[in-house]
Amino acid sequence: MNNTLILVIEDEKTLCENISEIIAHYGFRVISTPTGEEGITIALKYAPDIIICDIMLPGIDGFEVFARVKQIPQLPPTAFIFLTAKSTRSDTRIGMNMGADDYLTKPFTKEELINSIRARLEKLSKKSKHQLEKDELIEATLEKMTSLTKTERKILNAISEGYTTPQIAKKLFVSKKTIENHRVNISRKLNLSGPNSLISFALRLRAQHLNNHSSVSLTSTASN
Amino acid sequence: MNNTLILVIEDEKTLCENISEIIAHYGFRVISTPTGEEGITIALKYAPDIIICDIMLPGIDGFEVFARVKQIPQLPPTAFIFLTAKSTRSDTRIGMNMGADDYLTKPFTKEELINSIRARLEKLSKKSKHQLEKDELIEATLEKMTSLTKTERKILNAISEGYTTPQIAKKLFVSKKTIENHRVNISRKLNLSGPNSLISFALRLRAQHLNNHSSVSLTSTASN
DNA sequence: CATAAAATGAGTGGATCCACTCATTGTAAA
DNA sequence: TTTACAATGAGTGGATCCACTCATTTTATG
Repeated sequence: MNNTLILVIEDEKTLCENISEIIAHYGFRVISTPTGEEGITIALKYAPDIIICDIMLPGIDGFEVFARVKQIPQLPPTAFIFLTAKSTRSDTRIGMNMGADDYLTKPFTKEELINSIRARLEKLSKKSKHQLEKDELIEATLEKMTSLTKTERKILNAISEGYTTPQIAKKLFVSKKTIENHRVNISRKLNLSGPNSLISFALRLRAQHLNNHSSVSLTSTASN
Repeated sequence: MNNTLILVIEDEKTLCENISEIIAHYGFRVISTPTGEEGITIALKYAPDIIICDIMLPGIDGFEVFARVKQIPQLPPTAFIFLTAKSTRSDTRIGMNMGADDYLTKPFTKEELINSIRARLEKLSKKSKHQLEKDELIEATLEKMTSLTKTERKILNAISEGYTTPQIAKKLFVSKKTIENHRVNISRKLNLSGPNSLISFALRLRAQHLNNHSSVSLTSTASN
């Protein structure tokens, strides 16, 4: 049993029913509508995983439906499969170039339909796994922050306040080289790499501190 | 020139050369090989953004190449475009059902090829819903405060997301030099100066949008 | 005291950012 | 059509950041 929801936008009544039956038979939830306008409304309300949409529709056409749905930022990643009677080349190219995920030319078998759906669901689930991995990495780095020494925390704090390496060196009466070494050590401990990654991290850290407590506690004996 | 790398696997020599030329002409880096075995080796080594692969190949066929490449967990998300001479339905269906991203039937025009490539690159770089919401908010305020042009706002927004110059260049299909020039123009218009002042400004701008309460100062840390 | 950790600083090299100049192309407006 | 601006991109140079290595001194801590 799965929670996958599929939206079918198709104005030919019998075809629409056939498609819906096939989808339901394979255990997916399904909603259908004959018009693009209503399809967009439903997409907004129910956030389907897949939208199967005919090109030729009364009112706005399939391309327009696709374009509008893709502009909705609230929607999670949604696979878009076009249906069309014309198997003309230009039609398929237009759809795919807009960023569609697949294209079925009528008539198609139920195997072709269901295999296309399954293939797109496979791809959707892969992407979400990548995102999860990234989240875990971020949390792991935050834990390693405790390994920073006193001076390193002081420098990280200075970075978050917008000071550059030579400015920090002047403030702490040490050489630029020392600050650079500390920055490298900090980056290493936080598993950061790439230009600006450290200042980027420091500024986010500061933003968090400004949210949670109204005073930043990283400043220790930063005399001048 | 941008950093997008495209791998072409095609055994017909003239076709392979034509494709490579077209790709290179549009500023993408390209590697080509006539065999699937070598294609897999290259994919492992260079992690291309897109693989364009004929179905009919000496030795292992395009489907097999796709299956093996997708099993490599080390590779970042890679778009896969199939080429086929037969425009038979079964061939295209097999490819798409395996999880391919697009297919082109021979013969195709250079526009069809390059549009397919760009559409897949667009999808690869698509972002999550939350980020898109923030993007629009930030763009809206930037539009109010500004002499910044459309492209400049887009770039400033990308900077706030942590993208570096070469990454932005790749995303927008332009050269690093262009992005650098835009950064200078943006800094000039915002009266910024000094290293990291721009990324610092961009991140503070973003932070302000994250916490919508008080009017946080947009000061630009331009001491010297 | 001896050892380990922290802090300091130099050297080298590569990548990126910043700041100019100059040129070409495309486009929108006068 | 001409003008102005936007966008693109090459070239040059300097400052900074990032990533290694190596060495010396200071400061805990056992």
